[in-house]
Amino acid sequence: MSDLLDFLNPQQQQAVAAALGPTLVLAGPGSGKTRVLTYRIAYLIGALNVPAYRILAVTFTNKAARQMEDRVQKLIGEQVSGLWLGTFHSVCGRILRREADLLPVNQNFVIFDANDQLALMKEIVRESNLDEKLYRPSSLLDAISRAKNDLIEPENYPVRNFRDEQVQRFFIQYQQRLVKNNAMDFDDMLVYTNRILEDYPVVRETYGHKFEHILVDEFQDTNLAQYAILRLLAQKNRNLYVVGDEDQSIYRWRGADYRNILRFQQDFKDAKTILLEQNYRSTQNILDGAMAVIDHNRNRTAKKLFTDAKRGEKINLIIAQDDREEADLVVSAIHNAITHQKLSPGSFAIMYRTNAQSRLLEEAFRRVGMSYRLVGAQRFYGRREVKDLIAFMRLVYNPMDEVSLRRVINLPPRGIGDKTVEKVANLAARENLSMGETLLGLAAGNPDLHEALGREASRLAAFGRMLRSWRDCAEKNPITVLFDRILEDVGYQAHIQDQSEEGLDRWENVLELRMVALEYEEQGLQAFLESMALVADQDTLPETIDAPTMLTLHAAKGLEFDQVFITGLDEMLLPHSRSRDDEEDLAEERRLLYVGITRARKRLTLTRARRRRSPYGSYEETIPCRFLDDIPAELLQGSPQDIPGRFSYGRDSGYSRWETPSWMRSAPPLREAPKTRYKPGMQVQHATYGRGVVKASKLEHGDETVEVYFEGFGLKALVASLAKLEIL
DNA sequence: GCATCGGATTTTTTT
DNA sequence: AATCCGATGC
Repeated sequence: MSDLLDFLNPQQQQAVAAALGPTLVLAGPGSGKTRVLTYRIAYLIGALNVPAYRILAVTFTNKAARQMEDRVQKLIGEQVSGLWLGTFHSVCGRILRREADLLPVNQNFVIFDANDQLALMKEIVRESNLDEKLYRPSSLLDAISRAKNDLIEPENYPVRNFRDEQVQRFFIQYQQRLVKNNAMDFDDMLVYTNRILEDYPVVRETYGHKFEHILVDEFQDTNLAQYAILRLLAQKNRNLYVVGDEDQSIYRWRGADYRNILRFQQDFKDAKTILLEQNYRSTQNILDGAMAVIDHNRNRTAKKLFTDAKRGEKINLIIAQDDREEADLVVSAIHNAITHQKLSPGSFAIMYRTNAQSRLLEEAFRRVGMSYRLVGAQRFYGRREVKDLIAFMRLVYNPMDEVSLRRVINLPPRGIGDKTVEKVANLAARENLSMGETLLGLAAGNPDLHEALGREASRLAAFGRMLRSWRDCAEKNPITVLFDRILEDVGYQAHIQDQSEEGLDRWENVLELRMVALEYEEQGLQAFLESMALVADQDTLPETIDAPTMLTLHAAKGLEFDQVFITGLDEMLLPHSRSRDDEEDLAEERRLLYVGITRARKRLTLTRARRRRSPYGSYEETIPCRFLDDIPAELLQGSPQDIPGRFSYGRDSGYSRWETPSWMRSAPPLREAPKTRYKPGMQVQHATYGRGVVKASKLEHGDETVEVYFEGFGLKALVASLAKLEIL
């Protein structure tokens, strides 16, 4: 086990073999942060003979957790069992299930995701008879989430004006309703865990004793609630080992507070601090560029990153005429590099600020017929049919879940409309039951309930019986049996496969979900539902296909690629329009770019577009991202004569002379431009506008856009496939 | 109760 | 552009 340390540099060794007690590892990007953490765990187990079950390791994503588990496994060589390793939320979930007796919900509680939260809040707002425009459910939830992350209880919600008063009222009601649903939201998982640790010394003692060692990754992205939990757990043994980098703090909007690093140093005065500054990832040029960007942020402990790596290639800069060209250039550059330089497709990553930006890239990839991996965005778990089925199963697991019940009670339509549902809700409230229990009671033949519901009773009872039979089924059978039963009983396939081609897609999603369920045969319904709630799809990415990866800058944290493209380096996108007014937000945008740049090992390409299609409306001129100005010109290549100071005062006249980097040269045409059906000068006939003359026609988004001048209507832009233009 | 149509409306990042 | 909501008509 002593040779464990042989593979590490002196700084890393020092970190891995640090004496017990509170320890803070400040690690720059690419300095082997994850490595240190995994080796530390292996060191504790292997060298110090700490039993694995006495260790708790917390990561930021499920994916990181899995990676770490794998690596520890490999280091130790034998099966590590009993080690608690997971995200804050999954760890809290585990504790809360065990200690459910102490909670206002029972052990079968479900976790409400963002959609469930919104559905519930909408209902509450509607019931309040207050203006839904003034009290937007999403902004209420936002305020509530912020409060929870700061461990503010509803009763203590700071009230400064009338609106706050209302928000507080909603906060209180929202919590009550969650309890009624036997549910909690993401933030509650932290809040409840903190509360039971705080309120019950026995619990604190139990877990404090159990977790002799606590290790935390991405510590800069913890929020106050998470920090409080850590502090309580570590109170006893004080072996809190945290790893972080304030320069990579990018989740402020979610309540993360990098000042937890300072809190840690204050609360644990004897904490050792270890700096990891040697970068093993990037070339010197990339590193220089990254540092140039981040050095502009104040309030940071300056780290001097260094590397033994070569200077490497300069940072490439691509300026496209518009966003579509930007996507094409990126894709063709990748295509070239793969075909001419024989680089592996999997070594490429394209990053962007917002998920919406992936669309044009996807189209560009499809145009050249290349496959790609898309992280996040089109969330599999966000698809309607997937959510439907999960709602069914959640209802089976927890009949008190009213949000799910409302979702599925009339799905597919079975004659139970809004009115009937409200009737059930009222009856349930009167009887002091949940709606689900009411239906189950009805199915059991309770005559009072039957009478109260009158005409609709039979249909409702039928649903109740179905629910009851599913519950029986779930008790005795694996999940997939339940899954199939539900599909069968409600005729779900027929429902989604009605007529369209889209139906086939949907059915495939259903089958895909079934495959996921299959993996939980052993662990059961609870584990399945919990993972559905806590596991984002970016964790479930198949890593098997060798293709370029597209992902947001946020999702890129913790990853690395040989070839990185960062697109959309324009104001409004990066920094994002919503972050431009607040200095702290702006600093975070800068860190975001820093994170992106430091993902690159060998080659970094930054791109922007002169014009961009705005959320709605036509093209708009863009302004170059202000952070570009901070990268010294000598680190850049691409359009040299334009580089110094050009970004802020773009004097380009729509024409740029590039010194194209060699690896980008000889781009094959992406495809021969398909011919447009309509030509300038053609006479056409339109149903509404009548006769007109084609002025221009171009291909866009795989479709033809025709500009036609109509007598009396002027110039109109029409989509050829929709407009039913007749050529005369 | 249900389906369809038209109008309005939009959050950036995610456990 | 895409989705969601409400109103309308069946």
